[in-house]
Amino acid sequence: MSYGYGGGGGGGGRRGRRGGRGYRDSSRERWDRGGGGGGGGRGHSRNSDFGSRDEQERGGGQRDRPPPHLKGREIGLWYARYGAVRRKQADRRSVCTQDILYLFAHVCMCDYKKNRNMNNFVPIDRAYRPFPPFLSFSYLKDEPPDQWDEEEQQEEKEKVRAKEKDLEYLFHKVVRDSDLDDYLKRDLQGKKLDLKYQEMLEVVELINCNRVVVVSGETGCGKTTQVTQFILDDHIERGMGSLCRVVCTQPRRISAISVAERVAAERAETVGDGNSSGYQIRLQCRLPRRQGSVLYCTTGIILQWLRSDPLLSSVSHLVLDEIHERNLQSDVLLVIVKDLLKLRQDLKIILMSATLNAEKFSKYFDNCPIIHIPGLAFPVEEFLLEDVVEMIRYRPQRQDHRPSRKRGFMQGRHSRPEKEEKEAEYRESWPCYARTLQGSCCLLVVVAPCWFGVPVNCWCCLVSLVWQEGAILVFLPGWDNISSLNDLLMAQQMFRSVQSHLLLSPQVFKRPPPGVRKIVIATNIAETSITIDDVVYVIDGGKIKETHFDTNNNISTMAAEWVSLANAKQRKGRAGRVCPGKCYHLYNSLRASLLDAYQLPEIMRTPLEELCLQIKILKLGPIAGFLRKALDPPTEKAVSLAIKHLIDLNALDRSENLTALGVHLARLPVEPHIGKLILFGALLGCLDPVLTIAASLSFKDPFFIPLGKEKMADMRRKTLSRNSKSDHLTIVNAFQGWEEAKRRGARYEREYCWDNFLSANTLQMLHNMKGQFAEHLMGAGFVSSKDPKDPMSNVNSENEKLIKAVIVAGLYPKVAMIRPSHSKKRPGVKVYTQADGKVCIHPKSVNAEETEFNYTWLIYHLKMRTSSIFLYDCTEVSPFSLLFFGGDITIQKDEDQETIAVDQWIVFRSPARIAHLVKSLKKELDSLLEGKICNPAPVDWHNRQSKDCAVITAIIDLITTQEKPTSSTNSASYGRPWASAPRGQHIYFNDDDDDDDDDN
DNA sequence: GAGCACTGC
Repeated sequence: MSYGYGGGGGGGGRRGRRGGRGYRDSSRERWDRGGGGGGGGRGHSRNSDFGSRDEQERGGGQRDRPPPHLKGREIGLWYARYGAVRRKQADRRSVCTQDILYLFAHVCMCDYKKNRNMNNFVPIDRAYRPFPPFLSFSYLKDEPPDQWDEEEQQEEKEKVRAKEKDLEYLFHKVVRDSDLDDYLKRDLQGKKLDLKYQEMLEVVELINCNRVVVVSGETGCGKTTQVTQFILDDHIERGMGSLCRVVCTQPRRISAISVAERVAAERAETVGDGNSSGYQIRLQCRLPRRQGSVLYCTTGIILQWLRSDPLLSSVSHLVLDEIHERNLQSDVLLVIVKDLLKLRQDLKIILMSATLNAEKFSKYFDNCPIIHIPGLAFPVEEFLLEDVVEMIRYRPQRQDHRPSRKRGFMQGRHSRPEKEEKEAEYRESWPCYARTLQGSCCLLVVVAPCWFGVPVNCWCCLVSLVWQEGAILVFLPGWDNISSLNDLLMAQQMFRSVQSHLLLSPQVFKRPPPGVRKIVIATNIAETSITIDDVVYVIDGGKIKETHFDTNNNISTMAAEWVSLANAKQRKGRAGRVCPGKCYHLYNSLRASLLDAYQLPEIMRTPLEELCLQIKILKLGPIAGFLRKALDPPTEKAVSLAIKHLIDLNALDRSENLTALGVHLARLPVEPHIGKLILFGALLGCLDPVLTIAASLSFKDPFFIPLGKEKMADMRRKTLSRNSKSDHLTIVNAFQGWEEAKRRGARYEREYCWDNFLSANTLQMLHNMKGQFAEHLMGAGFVSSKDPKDPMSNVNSENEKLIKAVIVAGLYPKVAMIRPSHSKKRPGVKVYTQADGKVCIHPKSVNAEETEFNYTWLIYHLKMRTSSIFLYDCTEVSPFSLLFFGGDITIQKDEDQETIAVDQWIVFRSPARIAHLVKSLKKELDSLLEGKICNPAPVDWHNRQSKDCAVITAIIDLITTQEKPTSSTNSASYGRPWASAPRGQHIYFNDDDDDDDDDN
């Protein structure tokens, strides 16, 4: 298929569509229906008339001829443009004296003027050179390579002359040409008949005739921006525009905004402002008019809408985009929508999916019709490891045999059972597969020690191999691999003399200047979330990090796994955005044959507590029953575990009804533990700092740790912790510092963030989220102002110990025990949890290397198993905070000691008299808090006579002053009455390092 | 001694 100049040309048209400029008619592109399915395959996708040089050369000698459908003047102009293209190519070849290496986190530049010595670069056997012509290294030379010789230059001159001749018309008077008139008219009519109007009718007709339609097509085929507009315009044309309100869900905030902006531009409008297109995402919206409009929003927004409008009565068409990604939220919305169809006869559902699994969604909705929109991507040639090894003539070298794998890289020992089965199958099939490779060098790949499954040299060779025009995108699973590959490449002569830029630089997205080329090394963030437009080569490392929830051990895990076919396809697609590309998958064909079709849907690998609360607040029926209706239901074990946790948290009662606390937690847009933290922050008068903590735990940590600056970043965080032994308070301190710096001006803000390794964007988001939480609290009646900084909500905000107690109240029972370590090799402490035994404090925590703790207990929020089990954030907490804000208290009197225990495992020695006092005070507190939760009202801190205030103040005093010897409750003869009792009967591990004295 | 990716009226 070809695009003559009348159609705008392949390249020009694409630019128009992507650039977001120009009006709809000029920018909307044809959806090629004759293409024979999908855009990924070779040869049938769109291409420009000029094609690539390789293709023309391989394609049978048509390289200098215009396409046959062109006539007269078009042929002349074709030559003119062709000449320009060839000249540009020639220019590029001659000026490439500098190259650039972009890293996702590091942006590095290298200057070939200083390092042109190719001999130091390619570490393979030189006897296998030269490379095939299309892999020439000619760009490294100052002069064009030999192949680009006189003959071609002569051709070039001829093209220029042809072009000049043709362009003479510029100086002629315009005269009427009736042939041309006819042609233009036919052309325009043809376009109307053949292209978009016809297709619009087809799509819209299908939607009009069916309640549910699946629209399948690859990313970039225009379905997101076009289908919505087709629906709207059809209604407007039929004089029914006011009945149309299209809502289109997006999995990511950024895409909701960019798509809305793109549609607005196509319609020659601004986004929002009561126009026909707009967006809504959390804390940010530009709404279109209520009727006759298209709204793009994140999926979470619709789930929130459902709380106040379970029928989505204001929506006429609900478009669910990117459902093939199988996000938790889109899977949940699918179940809801399926039920909603029974109640809303007039609602139209349009499901948009990648081609790969469109069928599945159609089946889910009673075999609803599927319409396919061919992709606009360029063809991408794919290679597997066997091809790559063959191409680079790989032979193992002596240096290959030194171990080059970084510690714990594969993290295979924690692999999931299903993955283990796949591995077994791979091992089983290996001998047979190996026989088919007899004599091929591919076998060596497996024999030689590898970095990341691929011999170290291969990586450098491969990068050099594709060191052609166009950007290179390398997919690796994690930062450590990115860092290693960076080091690997930097060790090569050609990449020496680099300038490093910290952080994700905007340069990653920019086209490099002439003569400069880029390599982007990225995680799967570059699969969907960011798009680097000029990528021509993709190197797919074949692995992806995946979180999973291990229901047997009740722990989240993250490990590098083999990609799914869907990931591989998505990665490949990244190479075909500007011209035909190439994709190198670094796994062999046996592995390729064993790849899963898709990643496990998120709903099947994530804890479900929050989702269960949502199901209850949306009144969607019994939790298990609802989840069984999902496209891929989570396991019953995962569901019952989540319900059990919610009962333990007192969010659900035994009959699975929401408690008063559960209702509040379900309303807050955070997971239940963080919700509880927020409520306690409000009730105990330390709202502002607690909201900072809640926002950061729920969104993300504002600290970033650049590669190579780990020590410095650690030091700055440690300073900000002010010896609080708390990651949570460190964030509070950092946030307060940021607020102060921001007040002083933008320059100070920038400096503060830079000095302390903080992200201003994240801090701003946290600030906005805090406002949202405070509004919720005011709406529910817990505070009297929607300002998180309102003095009435912050009477205790300076009380660090109380804030720590509130963290316990929110995060309990996520508690770990600290024991001293006697290891000489690794000084510090040992940390244990009840369920996991020994765990590690994550190295980024301010407590990671701490040896001096005041107490023996930590509270944490995120625990995950990667190379070990890590507590990602933690705060040292006191016994009193655990006693008052933890679980049930039991008092025991054994022969030699009296103890008080929280949930029977956090055991303290205590005289019975004090233990009983604590227990009764805790009972008072519980009933008071229960009352507050059932009938929310701000605590009247001024009225010290009120019972509320009396009890709370007593507890606050106790928590605040506990370790002082003169403390009122800490009376008389107890030197260390609250020391932990490691020999308590329920402590599960045998750690014989108790050196506490018994003063009793 | 380590950081897949998202999201919330």
